[in-house]
Amino acid sequence: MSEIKNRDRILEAIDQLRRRKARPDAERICNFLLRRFGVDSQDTIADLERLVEEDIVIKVEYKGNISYRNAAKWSRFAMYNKNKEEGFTGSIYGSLNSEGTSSLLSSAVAELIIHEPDYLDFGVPGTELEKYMQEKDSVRFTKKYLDVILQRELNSGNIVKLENGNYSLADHPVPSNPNVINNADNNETVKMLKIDSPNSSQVSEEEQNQTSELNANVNVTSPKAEDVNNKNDDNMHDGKEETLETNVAASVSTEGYRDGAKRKRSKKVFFDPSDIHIPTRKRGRPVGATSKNKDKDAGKSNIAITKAETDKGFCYLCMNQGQDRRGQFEKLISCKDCTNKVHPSCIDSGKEGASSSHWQCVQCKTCAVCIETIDKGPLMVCCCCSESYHPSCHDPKLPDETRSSEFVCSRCIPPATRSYYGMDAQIDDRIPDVSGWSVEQVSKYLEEQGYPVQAAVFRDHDIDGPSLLLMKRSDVLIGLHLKLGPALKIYGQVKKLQIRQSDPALLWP
DNA sequence: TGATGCGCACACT
DNA sequence: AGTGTGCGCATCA
Repeated sequence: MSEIKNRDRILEAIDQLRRRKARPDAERICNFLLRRFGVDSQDTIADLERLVEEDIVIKVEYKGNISYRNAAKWSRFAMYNKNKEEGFTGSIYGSLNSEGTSSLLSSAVAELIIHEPDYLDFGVPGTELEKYMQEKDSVRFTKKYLDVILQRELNSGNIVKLENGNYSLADHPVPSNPNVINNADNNETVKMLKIDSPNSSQVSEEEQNQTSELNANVNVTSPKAEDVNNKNDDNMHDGKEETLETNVAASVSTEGYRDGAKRKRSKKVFFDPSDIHIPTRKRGRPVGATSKNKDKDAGKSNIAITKAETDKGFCYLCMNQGQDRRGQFEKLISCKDCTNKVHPSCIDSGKEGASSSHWQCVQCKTCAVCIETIDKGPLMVCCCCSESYHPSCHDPKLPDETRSSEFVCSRCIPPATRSYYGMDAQIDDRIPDVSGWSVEQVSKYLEEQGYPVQAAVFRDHDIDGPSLLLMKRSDVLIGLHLKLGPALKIYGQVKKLQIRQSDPALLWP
């Protein structure tokens, strides 16, 4: 992968264009690389084509024009891969460059990479792959059978085994793409749908069995979408927009596709009194948000650097890529509002207020009272509900010496025990401090408390001490898929450990 | 004039 | 219904 000189730059361009809600097309990508890195457009195009060949970048037709997707971040890559596999799709994402030997296993690797982009860098662990396949079909995909088809894929070169023992998609898949449509006019190669013979490739019998129900009786002709792709933005603005769009729609729809062209919408002219609200943010670039100004602003530039790093899969807190602070490989979880990522084990429960599915980085957190961010002042994060508060906004105001790691907000503590904030509430020393506990310790404790089944569930969910401290009521009652009765009981245990008090008034306000 | 941000209609699952 | 996409426009340097 790495020998493609502008690989990262192109991926960055695609990501940047997507963030801007601009179409990541060749023109914009070239422009980005030229402007940002001084890369010649021809070089960009050449590298782009190679990335497409290697499925690092996916070329798709969307709404009548060509777009490029970062395969590692494209949520529909799995579908794309599946379609490749099965030789079928009904959508314009449809694509088939089916090497006959590519398999469900390759798709599984790709899908796991989609779910966890860091796998792109250090591969998919065999256990994860096995788990994934067995979730699909635990009867068929026995370990023995998986070993067989895995070996087959390794032999065929579709999957490679990395030095660390993990598996990844091959950098250079066997380039036999009988169904790739070449456009002689512009020399562009588009991996598009061609479904005259969905199962004509040498897919194994087992794999065919898996896919046959979907392939049955499908016979769709490939659209020569490229014919209409030369319509570019200039055309869109030359006063012939409607005609062109109609032509696109017509040509596309006659090929069995939806009308992808977007109609020009009329301006919204109605006045709705309910629209009176605090404006979110002005359109366009924020004042002072130029790259120059960003550089001048030390705080902001730090954030910018952090985001850039985490975009590549770096932990926002420990700045490591795959390994956490303990040096162990760990999946990164993403901030629900931005691209920052962290290792769950790196999350300081008191400061960040995280749960694996709802973690929000400190830059994105807002005070539950004033809705201002950390810009206004430090935020205290409730270790029960993860809500954030400026000490001065919280009712009652928080004393300066309140430690974030121990903070429980007034919504989680009943009024009768508000003395908690006066720091005269005693921690029950009989209740252990789980902040440094491992998954095993948590699980063992729950077993000892008489919850062996729930202990196993906690172990399955990799809930260690720091994670447990961050669990919310909904995480326990819903997220663990326990029956309500046991879930409520175990929630009592969780809350007891969180606040280290056993007073029922605290546990069940 | 080109880069950027983003509302919102459309495409797709 | 929920999510992804990107046009078209406002804003800025």
